[in-house]
Amino acid sequence: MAVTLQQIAEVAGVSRGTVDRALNNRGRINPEVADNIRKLANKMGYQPNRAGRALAMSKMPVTIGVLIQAAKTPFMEGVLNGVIEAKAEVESLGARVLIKTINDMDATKAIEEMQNLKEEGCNGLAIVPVDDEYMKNMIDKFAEEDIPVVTFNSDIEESKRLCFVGQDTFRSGKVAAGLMAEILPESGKVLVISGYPTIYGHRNRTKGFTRELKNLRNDIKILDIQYAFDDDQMAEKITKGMISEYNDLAGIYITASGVHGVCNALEEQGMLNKIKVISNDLTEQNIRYLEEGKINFLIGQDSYEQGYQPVMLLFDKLFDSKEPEKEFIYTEIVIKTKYNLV
Amino acid sequence: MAVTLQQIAEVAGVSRGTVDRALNNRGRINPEVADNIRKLANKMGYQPNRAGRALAMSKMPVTIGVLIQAAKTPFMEGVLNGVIEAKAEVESLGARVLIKTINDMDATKAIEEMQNLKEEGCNGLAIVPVDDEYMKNMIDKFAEEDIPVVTFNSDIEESKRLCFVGQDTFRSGKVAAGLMAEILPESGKVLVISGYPTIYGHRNRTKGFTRELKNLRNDIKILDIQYAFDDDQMAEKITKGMISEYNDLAGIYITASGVHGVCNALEEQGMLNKIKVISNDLTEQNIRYLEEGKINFLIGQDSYEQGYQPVMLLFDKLFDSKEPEKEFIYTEIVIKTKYNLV
DNA sequence: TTGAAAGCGCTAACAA
DNA sequence: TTGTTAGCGCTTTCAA
Repeated sequence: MAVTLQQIAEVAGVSRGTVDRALNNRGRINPEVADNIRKLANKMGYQPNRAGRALAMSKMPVTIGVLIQAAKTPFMEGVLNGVIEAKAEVESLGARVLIKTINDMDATKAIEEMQNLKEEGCNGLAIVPVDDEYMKNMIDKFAEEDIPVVTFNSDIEESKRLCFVGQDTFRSGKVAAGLMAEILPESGKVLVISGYPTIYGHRNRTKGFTRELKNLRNDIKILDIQYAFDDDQMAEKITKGMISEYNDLAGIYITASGVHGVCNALEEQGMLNKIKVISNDLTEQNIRYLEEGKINFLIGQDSYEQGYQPVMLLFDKLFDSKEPEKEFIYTEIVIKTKYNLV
Repeated sequence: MAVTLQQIAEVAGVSRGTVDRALNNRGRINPEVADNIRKLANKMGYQPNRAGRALAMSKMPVTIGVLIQAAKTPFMEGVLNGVIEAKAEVESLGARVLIKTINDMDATKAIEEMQNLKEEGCNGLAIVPVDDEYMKNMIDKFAEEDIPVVTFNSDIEESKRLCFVGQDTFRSGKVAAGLMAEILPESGKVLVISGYPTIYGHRNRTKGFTRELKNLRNDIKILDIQYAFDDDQMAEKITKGMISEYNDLAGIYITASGVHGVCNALEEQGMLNKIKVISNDLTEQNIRYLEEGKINFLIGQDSYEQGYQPVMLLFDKLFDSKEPEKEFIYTEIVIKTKYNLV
């Protein structure tokens, strides 16, 4: 049987309340006594009982707010599933989780919702932030009021957020390079289609990819890095242009959206299966193209974990005063072919 | 605030005890009353509070036994980490988890330990079974005594185990085939080195691989399926033989152990990086070869989940009377290159 | 067949 | 600065 507060109290010759004050740094206690009790608890191997704590705290429950884009993509659904699972888990321990979805993710709206969540009693927040000065200030303000904020999926590094949960995009670019190096024929030419030059993740993937590919295969030439601004028509146009210009184009790496456009171009020009395609993100559309064999690999992020972890990290902090182990919590980079989907 | 037993009792005009008896099928209650209470609870959206239940049950805690090989492989360490994490989680709710490691996994010893675990008060067991008639009988006997048994990593399908947690080995073979098809040059020849013809998983991987590869590439020829009986020297000999016989050997798929032997052979004959190698299992040695670029892909099973899930499934069953959703709970099949390790 | 009450480990409010 | 006590939701035992 596990050690209880009561047992420690008996050994220490004090009351349960005193032990509680000592172990939870509640103050109003003689520092020496507190110190002794902490040492004793340690020696006795005390582990707080979550059930007891949960029950006692149910009068003022831990409340966690989640702010998330409403976008109905499979990625967002995965995130939402993770959030919902975490919600069920912490709610069975008496906590509350408020989920707010937002349609258009502009900073003003997001900040407004953060404020709302606070007013609804949240002691901690998990958000997908917009890269914006006001947002950063808001996060800092919350942090100063002892309301920890976890960013996930995208990050504001300079802010006082508790931690970030998401993908290591540079590494994800390197993973793509590794795969490209495996499947590209001798002296093949490669095209990179990225999203926005202003988006950190897109830039980072591009960088990781190009650096590592040059490392791995010096017979390969990266023809160009083009930005399609997440627009399929643009991606299609770029692809068509490159195919006609270079008849030895052998591989395309897409850092963001654009698979649909690229595949259209390949299909029209009869180059499907001749040009290797590696892309990011397990969107429904991308998965379909992978299943149909029109693209070769997808690199994904663990959407479920990106929803589950932030809630759990906040709960551990608010319920058990347990800090996250790292500032950057990178989710697994998964390689998907048509065979290991789901 | 969530609905409580007490609230239901008040609405139903009965006592808390009666509601408890109704909702948990404890008998000693008028069936009609029980029925009404169940309907009412449903309507009110009652969800039992884990903390309350945990506390009340701490006098006769749920006890879960785990029987596991002592082998110090990274896979087994991953499994053990999963078990330990699950243990911490359920113990903080008052349950107990007894972990027994076994050195040589013979059936007699394993059965003896199962008996011991039962005598130590286990209400449920998670085991890596040996394919053995006595083992099967033991599992069935436990099941009949209402002690659910979850098999993991390996399975005895015909037994009365609650469910199985592990890899879909046939599918894992297909994943390897998909990768081989991507990286193999035109008309390349392929060799399969398997472990034991008697081990279900090895046979299944071989089958999945050969079938799918024939599907995908009819220019490729599978030269042979050889069994190395998890012996590196044997694998080395086989590889050397095949290299001298076929100068167009282009790929090797290893279903079980043997990477070390194969790489030795390749190195000696100057064929490293010329012949593609795909293998299974994220063992320390395999990972090293992957990092060194001597093999191309590793296909892994999620060892952590294989330890975590069985304990949690048993806990949900014993604590919440929640049945597992499926009989076969397949863990993710992960594709690893040197870039997405860890 | 039902009700009443004790108690699980913990926190918080109050008393000393 | 410390002790005492009520009570969180539930299971179980005992009494009716």
